[in-house]
Amino acid sequence: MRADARRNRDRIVEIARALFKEKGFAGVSMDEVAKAAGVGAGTLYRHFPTKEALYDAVLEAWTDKVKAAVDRALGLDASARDKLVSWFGDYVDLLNGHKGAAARITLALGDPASPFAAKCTRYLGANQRVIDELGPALRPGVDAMEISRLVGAVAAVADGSGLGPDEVASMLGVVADGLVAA
Amino acid sequence: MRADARRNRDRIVEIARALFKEKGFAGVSMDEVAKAAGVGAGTLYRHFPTKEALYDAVLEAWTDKVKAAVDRALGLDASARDKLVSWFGDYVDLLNGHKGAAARITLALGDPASPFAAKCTRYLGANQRVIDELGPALRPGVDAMEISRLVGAVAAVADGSGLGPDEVASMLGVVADGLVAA
DNA sequence: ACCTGAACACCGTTCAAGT
DNA sequence: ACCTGAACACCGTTCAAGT
Repeated sequence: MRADARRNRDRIVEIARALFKEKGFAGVSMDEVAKAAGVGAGTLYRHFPTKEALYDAVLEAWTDKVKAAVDRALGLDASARDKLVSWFGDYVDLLNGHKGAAARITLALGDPASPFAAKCTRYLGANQRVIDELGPALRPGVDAMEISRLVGAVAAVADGSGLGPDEVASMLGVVADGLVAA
Repeated sequence: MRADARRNRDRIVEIARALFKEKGFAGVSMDEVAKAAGVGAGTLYRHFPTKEALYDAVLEAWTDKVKAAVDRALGLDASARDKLVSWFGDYVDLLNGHKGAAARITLALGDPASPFAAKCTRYLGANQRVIDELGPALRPGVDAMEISRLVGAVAAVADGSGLGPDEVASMLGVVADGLVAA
């Protein structure tokens, strides 16, 4: 990759991140990103084949934060239920302020062709670790996909309806209780 | 309303229902509806100010079905948990085959200006009835809005990801267990 | 009153032409 | 190789002109 192309790519991601953060996925047009980054539309699409692929690049840091959140929660001196609530809450917070991200990632969970496929794998892996560690405390038969979808569903509604921390915590409490129930 | 206008309105809703059912909300354009109904775009918009308002009219029967489903579930000779699962399952089924409806109604739950506001009121009312009847069996402090959002969130993910009945039932079981947990 | 359909505004994406 | 920006295809919505 040529140095000027690399510079363009980096600037695009940086500027797009600020715009998406401010206005959400649907509130930013590709033309707007191109203009703000000082490149032509073609250059934007040369680096990112779709708007969702650009969004995926913008959410890059997300992956590391997911891992850190599970580690922290599993290390807590607390009940399985409270560990779940802590991790779920951190996950929803991670998506907080990225309007449109939660629904997109959640709906991509079963789709290997999605631009978010790598993120989905990480997220599923995180919930698999939870299952491996909390094993017997959880309801039998529950799998990582189901937990990922349940928490992702709550995150998507919280995002779309602009719910406050208390409302989110309460919904996640219900899900966590349901997951530890026999 | 003039007779010809009434006829036009009815035909539009009928044809739109078939198209939305077949292709989902996003898969049908307003031009397509107008053409299929044999009217100009202006006529379509005279009867329905937005695409969502048209969708709301298409989902008219929904309201009665919601009431019937709660009645049936509450009349069951079963535990509170199983009544919840029955009603939630019926609700998700109601939206099944209307791609895009679940997410729209769920996100409209807090918004009185939404075209779906009347449906939201009915849905919230249905869950309020559930709370009134099952009262002490449910977790303290839970309200109709929270239940509506939780079940709506599951419905939206089920719709968006094309989940099967078993996957949906399992997720609803988690939510129901969480709602009856102390 | 009600209808028509061309037109507007916007947006994701492509591509011929340039350097 | 990489870039530009006009152009394409599509879509929700509006509005001047008709009956």
